[in-house]
Amino acid sequence: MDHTKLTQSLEDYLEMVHMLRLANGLARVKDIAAALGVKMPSVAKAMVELKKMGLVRQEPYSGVELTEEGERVAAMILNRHILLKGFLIKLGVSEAIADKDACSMEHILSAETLGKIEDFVKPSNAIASAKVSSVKKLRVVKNTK
Amino acid sequence: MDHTKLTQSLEDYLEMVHMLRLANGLARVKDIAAALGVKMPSVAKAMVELKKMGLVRQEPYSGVELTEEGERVAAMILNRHILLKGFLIKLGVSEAIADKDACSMEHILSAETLGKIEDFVKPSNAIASAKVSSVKKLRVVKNTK
DNA sequence: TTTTGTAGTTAGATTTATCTAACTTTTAGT
DNA sequence: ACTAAAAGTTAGATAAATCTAACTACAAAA
Repeated sequence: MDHTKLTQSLEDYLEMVHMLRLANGLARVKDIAAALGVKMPSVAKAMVELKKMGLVRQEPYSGVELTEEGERVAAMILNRHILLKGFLIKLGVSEAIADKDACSMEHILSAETLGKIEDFVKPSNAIASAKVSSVKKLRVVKNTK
Repeated sequence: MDHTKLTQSLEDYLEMVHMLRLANGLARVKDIAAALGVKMPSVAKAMVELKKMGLVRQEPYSGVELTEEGERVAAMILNRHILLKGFLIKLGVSEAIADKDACSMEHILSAETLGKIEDFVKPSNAIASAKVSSVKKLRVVKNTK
């Protein structure tokens, strides 16, 4: 809807809302903050921006929800995350580090590179099943940064 | 010497000084700016910081040089860049995009991931020769961002 | 039902990185 | 040697992302 481009930081917040809703059904400000390793006011400010862009919805003093557009964008980011994490694990990186580094990489790589990584991961591991199993295993933990 | 940690941006400036000196023998403010796609005052401010940290030296109104410590740090960053670029090319990414994405990745990846990438690249391509040939081919071009 | 603690918000400060505009120094052409 | 253009610098503005402190709303327990 609104094409104002997301910053890396806003992408992280949006993705985390999505992850928390998949994991817990509810994305509370406090949990978003804990999971990203920031304080609650930072989350509040980010939510103001995401609301302006029409990506999230929130009744005052309650949990955060995604709009349809927000869902679409968040899913894209999460899929990138899952792809990259799987890729790193395939290279032999430990799960925790793969998760952390995937989180950094997901905002900066060009479409071309993402495509090549997909080609690399694909052959031995059908995409659809990888996505599903990764989402199932979603576990959101506190980020110690 | 001074262990104030470098930001991503300062790492980019430091690395570019090093690249320009390898490529041209001289790192001028104007060329650093052009290569990184920023304006000259941004370079000037960054150089003030890098001087404070003891990583670069500069006579007023002239080119930028690296201190011994700066050389050491810049070489580390550049080696990461070269490793990552080679890695991406091995995955089938085009040279220009590999260069650009390596530039983003070099600041964010954990030691563990870098190690695994090195393992992946190494077998078919001895490290020393890769470094040398990449440095030789160094060509610094304007960044269009 | 009043109180108390937890969750959420708002305001304002700080840091980093960028820019433009205006100024200074150096270099090169005449 | 003088002047004009190019390169470098300084000052001040802006934007993004964070923080702390102080305030508001809600929910649960007494």
